[in-house]
Amino acid sequence: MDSLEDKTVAQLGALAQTTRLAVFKTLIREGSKGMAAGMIASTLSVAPNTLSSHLGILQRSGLVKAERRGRSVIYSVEMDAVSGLIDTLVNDCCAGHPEACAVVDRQATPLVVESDNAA
Amino acid sequence: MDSLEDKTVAQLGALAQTTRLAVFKTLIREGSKGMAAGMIASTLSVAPNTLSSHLGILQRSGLVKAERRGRSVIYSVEMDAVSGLIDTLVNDCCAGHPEACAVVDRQATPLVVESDNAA
DNA sequence: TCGATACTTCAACGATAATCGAATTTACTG
DNA sequence: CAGTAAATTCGATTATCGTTGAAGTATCGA
Repeated sequence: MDSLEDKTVAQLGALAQTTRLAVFKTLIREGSKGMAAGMIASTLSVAPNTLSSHLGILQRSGLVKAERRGRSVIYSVEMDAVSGLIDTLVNDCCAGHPEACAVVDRQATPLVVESDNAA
Repeated sequence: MDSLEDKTVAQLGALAQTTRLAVFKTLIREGSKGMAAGMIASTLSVAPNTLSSHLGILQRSGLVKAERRGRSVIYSVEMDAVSGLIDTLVNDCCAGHPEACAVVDRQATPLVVESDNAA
């Protein structure tokens, strides 16, 4: 019945850990193209099995999704879920006090969008 | 040196627990007026000592501040910190992919703005 | 099919986290 | 000062988390 709160707690918890937050940031930068588990592991210097556990937590929270591609498993961020989480936070935050939250800029300041997507 | 990430992790962790998220929501609704620890405890049916531990975690994360008032200790949300956290999330989220985050509405849908701030 | 490669799962461990009862601190009141 | 009210701190207990080494599951190429 109180499923939204549980989900919110799970998603916040998924991000509330150094390694997982780093994974999340890494995946965000890769966008919809995503990144293979092994690639994430070597990028962040995390043991594959440890990472797998973290990826599982992120995935179960709904913030990240996995897709098998050959021998690799490609992970990518579920953007809708991220938006939903931020939305929940902002709405709780602003409940009854909209002016207090007007601070949020959301100007995105895109960091060095290189010709990353060499498609 | 990587103090922002540590702070972010701490703040996410502070909110990533059922009781603490409930405390946070309760305090948000009270706005700058805040709420005494005992009042929070009875409102949420949490033991005073347990709550005290949770409040400490919220406070140490910077999301909440405490102020002694007579025998009571009044807790209230540190709005700047909340904005900062959301800002961090949004910026990470949108890094390199601004369009992906345009979903966030931020229309705040103010719930029952009573004459709360009787200043 | 055999042998890599890419991940995940399992069992076990040490470290934290959440909660409780009891004791303690701080502040007001008679 | 004694007594009470409001919170916090302490010690102990149980549960969950993060990590590791070893074993297991897919997938591909020779």
